[in-house]
Amino acid sequence: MEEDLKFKTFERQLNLSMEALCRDLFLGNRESIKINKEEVAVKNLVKIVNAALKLCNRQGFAAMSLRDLSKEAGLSMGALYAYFTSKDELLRIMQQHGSLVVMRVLQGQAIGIDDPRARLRSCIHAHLYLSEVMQPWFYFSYMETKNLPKEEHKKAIEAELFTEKMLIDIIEEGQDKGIFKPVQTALLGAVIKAALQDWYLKRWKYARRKVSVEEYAAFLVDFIESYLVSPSS
Amino acid sequence: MEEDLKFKTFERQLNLSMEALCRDLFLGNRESIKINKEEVAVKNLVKIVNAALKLCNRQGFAAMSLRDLSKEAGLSMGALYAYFTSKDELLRIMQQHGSLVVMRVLQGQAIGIDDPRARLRSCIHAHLYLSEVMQPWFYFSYMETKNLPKEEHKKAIEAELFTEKMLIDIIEEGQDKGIFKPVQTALLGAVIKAALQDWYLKRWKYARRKVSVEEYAAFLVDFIESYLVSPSS
DNA sequence: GTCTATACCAGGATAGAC
DNA sequence: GTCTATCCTGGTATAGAC
Repeated sequence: MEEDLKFKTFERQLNLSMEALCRDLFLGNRESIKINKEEVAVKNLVKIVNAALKLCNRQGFAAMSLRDLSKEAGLSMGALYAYFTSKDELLRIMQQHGSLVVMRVLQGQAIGIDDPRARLRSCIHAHLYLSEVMQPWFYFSYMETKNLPKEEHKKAIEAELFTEKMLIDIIEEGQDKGIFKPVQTALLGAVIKAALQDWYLKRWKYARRKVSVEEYAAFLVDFIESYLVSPSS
Repeated sequence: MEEDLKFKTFERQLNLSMEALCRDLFLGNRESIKINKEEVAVKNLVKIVNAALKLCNRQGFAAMSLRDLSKEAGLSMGALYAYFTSKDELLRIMQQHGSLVVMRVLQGQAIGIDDPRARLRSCIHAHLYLSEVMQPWFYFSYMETKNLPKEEHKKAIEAELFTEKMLIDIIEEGQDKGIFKPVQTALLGAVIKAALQDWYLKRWKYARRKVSVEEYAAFLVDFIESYLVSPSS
């Protein structure tokens, strides 16, 4: 069996730096952003998004005033409004771009792996590593989902169900092939998803206990596989 | 082995009706509530708390205006302020009273059970059933924790760690007695806690799939026990 | 105890100078 | 592109009649 992907390797391969993410975000939202020069726009978007994630994750989006944001980002109110047309727009842009990147990365990582057991491991590792790299985005996204306008809200929920579906599909395939024992796949998928989310929702807890992503991933895989391959009762 | 506690039984035994909770809340906050007559106070607190939970769980506490609250509760702005001295006070009261009830109930349920395996089952059932009865409170509490003032915030985190500690203690006792195999108890505790929380955080999902609390509880117990008693690898 | 009316201010948003 | 100055809505909170 091949070695599990290491976090450092994952991080280097993807290069999801704040700058890269914001350049992407800029290119995907040129209509609503009133700035032309890419360099200028990206530089300031980094400041804005960093500040917004910081403030929102401390006090929530609704409680963050744009005055606070402008101070934290080091830009004037007027300047801010060159990057989004309203406060709600800002929420929408960040949310949307977040889920976009997540789905793109998660879909990309599983290709080429055939064995269900390896696929499951790979999926779990990818999710945890990605949420480690983009922790503030994930946390923000989770906490602010319900504040989105109806249409965006629906999409966010679909994205939530998307990863769960990936997990369930893998498990069912493993069952068909006789590798995993029969279990309630929907419930198992839900619980795995919850465990994956806990990693970025309670980061303070794991940091305090000095648990690394790799340890957490290894534990989860062990726990789940033990269930899926234990002698049927 | 005895039968697991049924949800209906649990619900009936505790009788945590909104009225009972608000009566309790009133008696514990007489100094800050400007109403004297218990009957009047409780009746209106029920309206206020119900309305607040409904609005907050849809849009978050910060985004809920007191004008909206007064409309939803059917009381005037002036009347509201007879029940709390500021918006933040309202948050504090509800939060505090929620965790109080939770700790009281959870601590009470495990007494008299000796076998670690039965204790673990009982603890999981109690947590799930309690969060089922008080779902809006639990959801509210989880989502608004970070908006509390520093001191209250700390207490909320302690409450979060309290249930986890209960689980870990039980597992360690089972290991000492040789009933459970050696595993990383801290991580297992964290994952179980995450699974327990998922039940009230994603209620829409389980409702849509028509999963009952009892099913969810049974699945979780099966999953966890399978890990804890499987032949050591 | 509850209501209506009102004070007062913070927040989102924009205009126009540079 | 960015800043400062300003507008104005809608929020929290209270006074005083009933």
